[in-house]
This record gives sequence, structure tokens and C-alpha cells, in this order.
Amino acid sequence: MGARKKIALEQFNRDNIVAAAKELFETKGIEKTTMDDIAKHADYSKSTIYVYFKSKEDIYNSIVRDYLDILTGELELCVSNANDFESSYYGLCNCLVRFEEKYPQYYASLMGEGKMTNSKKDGSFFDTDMREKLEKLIEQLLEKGLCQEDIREDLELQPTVLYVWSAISGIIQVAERQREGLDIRLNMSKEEYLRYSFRTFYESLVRR
Amino acid sequence: MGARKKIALEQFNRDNIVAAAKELFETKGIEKTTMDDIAKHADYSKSTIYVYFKSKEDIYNSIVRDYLDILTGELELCVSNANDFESSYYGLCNCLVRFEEKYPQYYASLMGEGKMTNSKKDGSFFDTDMREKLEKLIEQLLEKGLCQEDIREDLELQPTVLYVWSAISGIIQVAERQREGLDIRLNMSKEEYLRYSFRTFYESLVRR
DNA sequence: ATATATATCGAAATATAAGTACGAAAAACA
DNA sequence: TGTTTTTCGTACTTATATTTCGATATATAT
Repeated sequence: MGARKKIALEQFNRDNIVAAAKELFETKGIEKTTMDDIAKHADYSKSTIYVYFKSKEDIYNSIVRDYLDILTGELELCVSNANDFESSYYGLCNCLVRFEEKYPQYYASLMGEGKMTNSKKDGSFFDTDMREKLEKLIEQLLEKGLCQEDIREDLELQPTVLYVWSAISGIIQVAERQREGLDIRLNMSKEEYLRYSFRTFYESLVRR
Repeated sequence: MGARKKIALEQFNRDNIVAAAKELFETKGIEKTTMDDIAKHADYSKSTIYVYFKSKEDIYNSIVRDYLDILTGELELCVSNANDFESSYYGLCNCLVRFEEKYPQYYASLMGEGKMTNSKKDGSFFDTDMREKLEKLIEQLLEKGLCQEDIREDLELQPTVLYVWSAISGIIQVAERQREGLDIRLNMSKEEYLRYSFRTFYESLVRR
């Protein structure tokens, strides 16, 4: 078998396995899904699974990497489609929220939470490459604001990138976790709360 | 044995077990610590451990609850010791950072992250009681700012409590996780970055 | 087409932990 | 001393990830 063909076949098999795992993870949950389940669902023997992935976590990381790609793509669209700072900002926020709602299991991982030990070594999906793409995105966003002179003049671009990212992710995370409390104690839907928070945060970035 | 004595003894045993588990969790890590380890280290038989705790998670939750108590106490001190909004605010931030640095394993759990499945039911440490205490604290903090008319007039107290909490926790979380990146790409220490972020966030809360 | 190499399979084995069962030993108590 | 409560020790059960390995099937080269 030619080297090219071989690589393609390998990719094909990996893709099948990942697709099967993805389905099971999303229906039964990650913990409840066994390697036997995955093998059966993907129509491979367990031994073969272990030829292509060295562990369950390896499969998991592969999936997270895929989603991170998807998310980055969507965020890029959001940011590039809008032409002023304000709409880019809200586009990005909403994009993240939608993603969190669609794939809550993966959202946390993308944010660096160690559902599966996001070991620094080895198959860490949140590699420099990805992180850079995401950061470049926010940088782009902020630059839009700087050009238009919307943004507070006392902010420094580089650290603000991370600052914005971390605050927004924190807000989304807590909104999801406290969803019930929001309703009961604040009498606010998650959506209302997020709208309020994003707006408040936005105001905090721009000149007044 | 009198009922009083019995309860005291029970508490004594539980405390011993928790103390042993705590040590092991902090040295070997939570996953790597087995029930046998805990039993041996606490000088009880495994069966006895299961008399006092119904599962490993039960022990873990007990520890987290303790730490949550400690943290709440420290935060209360920080906030009540300071008399203006600004110093309360920074006190609270620093208190949280110190805590995160001392007990990184538990910080995430306190923030609601499900290292061990923070099941809604049952032994969820982050119970309404605790959450309320924490929220009351931030409320107190914000009220200080409102009295002094430091705080932006367009903010609503209740949702802002959660907003402030989530943004600050997000900032701390990311600062820890991206520690390396901060150094390399921003040429900033974690401390510098946090100082910058907290200040920026502070500015975003007050009138200008 | 046949020999050789490669990929896949199936089933059993290994390893690790959590949690359970239960009778024996020890301690507390009356 | 006899009874109750607590603790112990050990072995068992269960669940699952990961490994092993010989058998089988598939593809490739000569």
C-alpha cells in the first residue's frame, strides 16, 4: 500500500472511531461510555481501537480539538462579519453562548477545565496554535475598537486580550451553573442575565 | 455510651479520616489516592471508613465544604476590615488569589467546577447556604460602593453581584492556567497580569 | 497465483479501584 | 460477667481500561 493511501486509510479509521465516540459521549455521557461501547458502535474490535488511539482520553482529546476548530471558525466569522467594535463584540459573546449551550460537555474543556486531565504534556488539545488563533481573534476585535477610538485609552492591547477572554468565559460559565439561582433569586432568565452582563462589561471597555 | 459522647466520637473519627484524606489528596492528587491509602494513612480499616463516609466522593465533598467555610471566613474579614469600596474590592481579589494559589485543587470545585460530579442532589457542598453567604459578601461590598457613590449609577445591585463574582473568578482561573503564556507572550508575571486585570475591572465598576 | 506483509479480529488475561460482606476481635457498658 | 457497639481483616464482587496473542482476513509484490 502506498504511503499516501495508507495515511488516508488511517485517517478514515480514526474518523470513524471519533465519530462513534462523539455520538456516544453526547448521548450517554463521557464516563458512562466504555471502550467496548465505542468499539461496537464504530464497528471495530477493541484491539483495533487501541491501534489508532492509545487511550480513551486520547479519543476525547481528539474530539475536543475538533470542536475547538469549529468554534474558532465560527468566532472568526462573527468577528469578521461585523464591521464595528460593538457588533463584533456582541457577535463573539453570542457565538460563545450558543456553543456552550450546544456542547456544554466540551465547553468546559475548551476553557481549560480538566474534565479529563488536561495534562500539559502529550495530547493537550489547547495547544499553542489554537490558543494563538483565539487570541488573535480578540486582538482583532480590540483593534477594531481602538481604530474607532471606542475603547478606553488607558487599556493596553495585549493583556486586555486575555482579560476580556477570561471575564467573558467566566460570565458564561457561572451563568450556566447558576441558571436556577438566577431564576429564583434574581428572577431573571439566563438570557436576560447574560445580556445584562455583556452590556455592563461592554460599557466597561469603551469610553464614556 | 451517652448520645452526646457518641456524636463527639463520631465527629472525631470523621475528622481523622478527613484529615488523612486531605493530606493524601494534596500530596498524591485526588485520583491517585485510593480508599486503601486513606484507610492506612488514617489508621482505620477500610470497612470503618465506609461506616463514616459512604464514598470517596463523600469524603471529598466534606473537604471542599471545609475549605469553602475557611474561604468565606477569610473573605468576610477582608471585606469587613476595609472601610471603603476600593480597598474592600482589592482585599477580596487578593484573598481569592491567595486561596487559589494555596489550594488549586479545591479552587475549581469551589467555583462550581465538577471535578467530582457536583451532583445537584445529595452531598453537593455548594449548597444554597454557602452560596448565599458568598453572595451576601459581594452585595455588602457593592453596597459600600453605592453608599459612597463610587459605583456607576447604571448598575443594578443584584445581577451585578453575580457579574462581579463570575468575572473575577474567570480572571483568576485563566491567569493560573495561562501562567506560562503570560510570561512568554506578554512578558508579564501572573501577579502583574492580575494587578492589571483587577484594576481594569475596578475602573469598569466605578464612575469616571 | 502464491508467498509475504499488514490490518483486523476475538477472546481471554491483567490491572486497578471502588464498594460490599461477614465473621472475629476488641472495647465500652450495664 | 454478659451484652452491645465498634472496629478489624480479609476476601469477594463489580466495573472498566488496557494488554496480549494467536487466528483470520486483506492487500501487495514477485
